This record gives sequence, C-alpha cells and structure tokens, in this order.
Amino acid sequence: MIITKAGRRMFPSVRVKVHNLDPDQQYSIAMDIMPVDSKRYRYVYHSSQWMVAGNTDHSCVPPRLCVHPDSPSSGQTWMRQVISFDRVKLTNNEMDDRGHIILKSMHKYRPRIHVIQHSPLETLVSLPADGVYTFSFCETQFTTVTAYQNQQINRTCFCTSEISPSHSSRGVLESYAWHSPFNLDFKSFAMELQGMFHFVIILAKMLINNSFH
Amino acid sequence: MIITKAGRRMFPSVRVKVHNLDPDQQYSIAMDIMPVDSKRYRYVYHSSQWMVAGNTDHSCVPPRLCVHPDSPSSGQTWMRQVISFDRVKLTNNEMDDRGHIILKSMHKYRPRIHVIQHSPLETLVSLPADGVYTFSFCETQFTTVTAYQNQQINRTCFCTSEISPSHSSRGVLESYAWHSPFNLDFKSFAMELQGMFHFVIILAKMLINNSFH
DNA sequence: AAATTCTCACCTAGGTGTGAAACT
DNA sequence: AGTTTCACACCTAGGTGAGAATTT
Repeated sequence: MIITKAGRRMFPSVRVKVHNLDPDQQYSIAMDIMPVDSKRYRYVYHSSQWMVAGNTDHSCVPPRLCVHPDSPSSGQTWMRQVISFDRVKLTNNEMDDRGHIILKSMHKYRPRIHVIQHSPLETLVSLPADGVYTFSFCETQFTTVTAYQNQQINRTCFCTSEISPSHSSRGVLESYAWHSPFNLDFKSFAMELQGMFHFVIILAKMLINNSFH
Repeated sequence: MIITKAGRRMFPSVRVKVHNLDPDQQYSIAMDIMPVDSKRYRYVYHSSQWMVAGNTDHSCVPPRLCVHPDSPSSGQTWMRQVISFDRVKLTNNEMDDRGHIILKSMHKYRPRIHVIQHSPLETLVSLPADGVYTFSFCETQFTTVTAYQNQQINRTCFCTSEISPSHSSRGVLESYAWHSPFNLDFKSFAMELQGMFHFVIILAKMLINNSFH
C-alpha cells in the first residue's frame, strides 16, 4: 500500500456492512489501523516475498481514529448502507495535521472497524472505555511503501486465489496486491463475531488500470 | 438563475452563519425556496427589466426541503462554521427523483432557512409543526430561466449597488445578476430576528468568468 | 544502495456555457 | 417567437503513477 507525505487514499478502501444493530440506538462507526507486529519488512524481488529486515517500536504511537462522516447515526441508517471509508488517506508524515492516518513505511498493518454505541450528544474523538465493538479481518492485512520498489511489480498478479471464509486467504491482498492492475471481481464474505453483529466486508472492485494495455 | 432538467447548482450558493443557539441542543438546518408571487415573468431587453407576463398557480406544489448534510448537529457545531448550501441543485423537472429543488422557469423565488430544534433520534424529512425558526432575506430573491435569453446578458453588469443592511438592495441580486461575470467582493450583512438568533448571510464571491476577458 | 520526496503529465468526475435543434 | 432541450467542448479539482532528484 502506497503512503505519501501529502496523504494517499487507501486502495482498495475498506467497506463494511453491519447487521443486527438496534435500529433505534445511535452508533458511531470508526476505523483505525493497527501494526501487525514490530518488524520492519523488505521486499525481496527474486523470491517475490517480504522478508523481515529489523525491528521497530510502535508502542509510543497511538493510532489515529478515523470516524465515519455519517456518525452518529441510528442502527437503522447504518444497516441500510454499505459503510465505505473511501476518503481515508494514509501518510508517513508523523507531523500530519490534516487528520490522515499516520503509518510507518515498510511495516505490516491491519485495519480495525469499531462500532461504538453512544449518546448522539457527545462528539466522538477517541475510543471510549466501553460500548465499543471492534472487528478486524486478516484478509485486509497489507504492507506499506512510499514508492514502488521496482518496475515489474505492477505487472505481477497477486490476485489469483479466491477469497472466501472457508479457506485462508491471508496474504492474498497483502502489500502490492492492493495495487494490482488486474481485474478482480467483487468478493464478499461474512463473519460472525461475539455473537452480536455479523459483518460483510466487501472488497473494492479492482479495475484494469488504464496505464496498462 | 439557471435551472435545468438534470439539475443546476444554485449560484451563488446560500451561506449562513447562526448565533445564539443553545450549544448543547441538537438542531437541523434546512433550506427551501418559496415563490414570491403567482406571476410569470418575461425579460424585456430594451427596458432591461422583468415584466409580468401572466399568472400561475403554486398552491398545489409543496416546496422540497433540503436538509443540510451535517444535520443533526449541536448548536455549538453549527455556530462554529459557515453553513453552506453549495451542493443544492435546482431543476424544472417536476418528476425529479434525485432530491433537487423543483422550481418553475420564469418565476420569482426566495430561499428560506429553517433552524429546527429536535431530538437527534428522529430523522428529519419535512418541517415539523413546532420548534422551527424560519428566516428569509429579500436580497436573495431571484428569477428562474432555463437558458440565457440573449447573448448580451452576460456582459451587462447588474451588480453596481452596495449591499448593506442600511439601505434597500432588493433586486440587486435578482435574476441574471447571480450570473454576472463581474467581480463582486465578499459582502455580508447581519439581521436580528425574533430576538433569538441573528444571522449573517455571506454571499458567494463572484469571480470573473473565465470565458470573458 | 535503499528509501523517500518532488514534480509533472495524465486521468477522471462533475459542473459549465454555447449553439443547434426541437418543442409549444 | 419564445422557450426548452440536447450534445458537446471546456474547465476544474483532486487523485494517480512515473521518473528524476534528493536524502539516509
């Protein structure tokens, strides 16, 4: 996943569908992005994979919370729509003051979705102590870079596996795969968690990039 | 003001600043557009003015309410920002199903702003019976057309008068004047109404249209 | 050498005026 | 004749990848 100083849109964007909310309750829905480990990664071209290349410390950096602009809304409203975080931008600028999500390059991350039940009178800025339901999907893990490491990478298709809940697709969407120029049909899968909500993550449809023929 | 079948953005857009709200109360803010009279107008070029050219009946057409997308929000939130209705589109298509404001061509209209105090749990679709404070400014009156009536109209400056609360500027912004290619500085004025809020309408800055030199 | 930053040309979506054509 | 509709070229804002330049 490309990150830049000015902020780059996440692609594909995280989209989510929520079920089993209380239609009359008010909720906010937010996303943040958590480091998967404390390793630094390097892409080794001849073996076509990411290799560990040192350690880092994420401990002092609390992740930025990205509250969905429709928040707060009723459960009814949230359940009617696909909740898309397609405006979210990623940056490697630790001094960023435009509300973008700050990540380190060459690290592995995974987005989290929070459903927060709270009074509509209070404006949400950070995660409250309770009333928060958090979900995360290993299929959405990715590796950050500031630029493509070599010329060939765009032409390599990482998207051959099917995405389904029944078999592990971990790594399928990792790193550059999210920039693949190849056509990937709309995939969706459902998960039931904590016996209360279940989610459907719809992965953004990838179109053939115009710059490729 | 141009209106089209597909919907045309209102220009200049209505912008409003609200004061003296209860910071902790929840409000929605909405706009609609009311006919000024039941006359049909025709632009008479040689006398450079709009002349009455018949009657119409507005009675059966309830105006569409255009709720500001930030609604509902706390008084505090509303008072911090300039509330802009710049996404609003006008149409002459009475069958419009895209939520645009439906107007008749060749008629005079004036926008209204509604401040509605209500529970954030209910979603606003039409004006409730109470808790509504409505404001309107004669300076924002305009006449609708579907196309410019002649080639010269853009080159005629309608914007010579000062806009201020101290003297009547009715008509200054009427009809084609909202499409004037001439530079008009940011004007604002305040009004105190009902002893509870006061408003500042900020008229959109008009820039010299690129197609004129 | 590896990674980041910068500039730039390209693309796209959506809003705009124009003039020709069509409608009333 | 007056008014509306339509197709179209233009403009703009904002997002994008490529490659050069710079930093580490």
